[in-house]
Amino acid sequence: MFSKACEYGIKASIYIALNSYDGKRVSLKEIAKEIDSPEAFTAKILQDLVRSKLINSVKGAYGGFEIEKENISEIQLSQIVTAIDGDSIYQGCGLGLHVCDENHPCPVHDQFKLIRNELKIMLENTNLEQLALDIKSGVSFLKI
Amino acid sequence: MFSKACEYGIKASIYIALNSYDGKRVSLKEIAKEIDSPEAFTAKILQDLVRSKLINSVKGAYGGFEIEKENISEIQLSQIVTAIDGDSIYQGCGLGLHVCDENHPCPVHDQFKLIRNELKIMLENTNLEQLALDIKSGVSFLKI
DNA sequence: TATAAATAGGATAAAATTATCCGAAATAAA
DNA sequence: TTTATTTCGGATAATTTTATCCTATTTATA
Repeated sequence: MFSKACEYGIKASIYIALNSYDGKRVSLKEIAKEIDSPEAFTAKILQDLVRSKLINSVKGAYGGFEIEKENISEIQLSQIVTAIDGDSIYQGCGLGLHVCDENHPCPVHDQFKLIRNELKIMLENTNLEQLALDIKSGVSFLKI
Repeated sequence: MFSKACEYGIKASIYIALNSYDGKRVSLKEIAKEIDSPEAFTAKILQDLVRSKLINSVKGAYGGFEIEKENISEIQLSQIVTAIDGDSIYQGCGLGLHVCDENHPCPVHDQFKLIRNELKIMLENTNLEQLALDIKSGVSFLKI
């Protein structure tokens, strides 16, 4: 459903959020280890998230990544996905037609619209706080 | 959402179904033209569908692809997708965890399960006949 | 039987995605 | 001020997906 880049981006964001609650800044190295992702590739993705201002980075010794506490509950999955994969998940025809709308729909237009909309609602209504709290309480996991 | 291969496969199947109703066998060349897909790549995908016995092929002059009329309403989108992309759409963790189940869920496990299930139901309840009839009546389109 | 038209399938190429490497820049602390 | 640490960013490599090419095989028809 999502690209690898997006999977890593979501997991990294959750891990950063989790630590930001404790005022802890985390390094790329630690993130990659904890979410079991390739370090250099994860760095690229984190750069995207920084550029989109979803997370903050601090260079130099004792630097790393963090998210302002008050923002954690405001960051939706949709924002992370869009920052990394763009809005290809939302828009675009399910069968790849250049034009696909109500006036000129592809054969699965209506069916896809429903699913897409569900996905959109889900991504727009799931925030980092919810996900981080489940990790903290041991209800869900970031690796294996 | 789907791979290009899958998009071409679905559109090709619809076009073949459409013609099979009229007892017309269609060639790869014609299919690729009508669904606006690369010919050689489409050939590979049709081979998959033939191997999965979803469509029939006839070699030689006046050969081509066809679907037995009585099967058209029995072929679900899910079968086409599975034949081409495998069941990666259904199974597998949304965040790429190796293990992701009720006992060891990823952070978005519950949210994804819902969407996945909707998608599954949609694919299992949409058959080629429905899609072909909409093309025939001019309600939906296979290209542009 | 010869020919032309098709699919089948192996080999290869192009493009996109995923992943790695390395030097530059920034920064905290010794 | 020097050093160690860390992100940034450009270049490159590996892998996967998408796409093409070419030959073999099959088959209807002249």
